[in-house]
Amino acid sequence: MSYWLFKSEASTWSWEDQLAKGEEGEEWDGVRNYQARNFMRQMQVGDLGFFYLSQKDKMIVGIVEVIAEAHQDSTTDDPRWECVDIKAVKTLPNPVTLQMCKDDPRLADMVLVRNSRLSVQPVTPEEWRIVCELGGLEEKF
DNA sequence: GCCAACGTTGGC
DNA sequence: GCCAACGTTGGC
Repeated sequence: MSYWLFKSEASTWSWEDQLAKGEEGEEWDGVRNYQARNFMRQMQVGDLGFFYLSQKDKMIVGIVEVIAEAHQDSTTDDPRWECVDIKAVKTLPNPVTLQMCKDDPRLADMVLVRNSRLSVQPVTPEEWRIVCELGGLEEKF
């Protein structure tokens, strides 16, 4: 069981869009970066991830779950590109902004803080716990 | 809107 | 296989 972070631009795919898909979920397509793809290949059904909005919002707004392992990205015929399917699980009571992550010394090594350009990132269990706490989640994820 | 960081492309 | 040129991303 691993933790991840998925980055999106609200104008392209918002948290509302993801929520609207419900249990059915949606494929996380459009990734054209080998590092990001390689992380998606490592994902297993049941893994959890943060849903982060880049650009304008710059905050983690929700939690998603991987519901299908890596498969061909349907938006391209290029066999190099694969993606997983994810569904929304939970909206954070308090969004966790990038600034909050940067201000928390325990999150200094988060990929989000260190390499802001990577669109799919691994998150350590410790970072996961801290961000959940900052986000106001009581229950254990 | 700018620019730094990073990834990709293509000529050699 | 190197590296310069170029394109893109994303924080500020």
